[in-house]
Amino acid sequence: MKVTLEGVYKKLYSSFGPQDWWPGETPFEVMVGAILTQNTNWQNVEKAIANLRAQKVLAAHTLYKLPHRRLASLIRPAGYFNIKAARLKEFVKFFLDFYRGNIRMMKHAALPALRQQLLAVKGIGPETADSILLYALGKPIFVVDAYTRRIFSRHRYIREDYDYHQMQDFCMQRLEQKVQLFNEFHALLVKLGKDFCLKSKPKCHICPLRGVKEA
DNA sequence: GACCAGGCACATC
DNA sequence: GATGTGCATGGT
Repeated sequence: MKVTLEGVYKKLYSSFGPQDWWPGETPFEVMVGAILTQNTNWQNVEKAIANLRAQKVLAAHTLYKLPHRRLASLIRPAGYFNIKAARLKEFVKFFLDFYRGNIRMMKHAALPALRQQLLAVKGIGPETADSILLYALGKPIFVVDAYTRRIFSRHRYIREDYDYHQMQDFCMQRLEQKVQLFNEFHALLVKLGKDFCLKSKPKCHICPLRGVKEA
């Protein structure tokens, strides 16, 4: 039996239910979280964000004025704190310069151009840009990550050597262009990756996608 | 102690 | 243009 990517999605949704992503209270917090979570466990990111909130610096202007040493020390639990402090500053500078720190103005920008702008910011690559677009700004774009590659290649939906945009095209060409679908699908893939499709010791024998084939 | 986590930029060949 | 490396904390 052939199953579409939509079928894969439905299987995951029926197995795990809604994931209620992104775990952030405001669009700005989501954007900050997208940078902090680069190659890092979300639990550690939460600690960093809690520090920023406790110090009342979780706002564009405040964050931008914060000395590097202080910002780095607050986000320390998220790892790579020196690099991430610099990346946060780069992003916030862009946000202030191009959109006056105004989320609504940023949401108003057209998707392809905005994506290019984000990718031009040092420290923002494809996944971080797409996470910001989808989860902070509600733009219809599919977020690819390490879990997506691992899951899709192990299940033979894609070739292992696909790059980011090949994977993204693969997914977007096979799905309705809906924000809620892209939102939930990515979150479900992370859930599956964490619970079953581990890098070592994968629990393939009890994976909900076992036997589900992509056409 | 080893391995891993919701990447990215940069150096080197 | 492919491949390797540095960045760093905290949980399992």
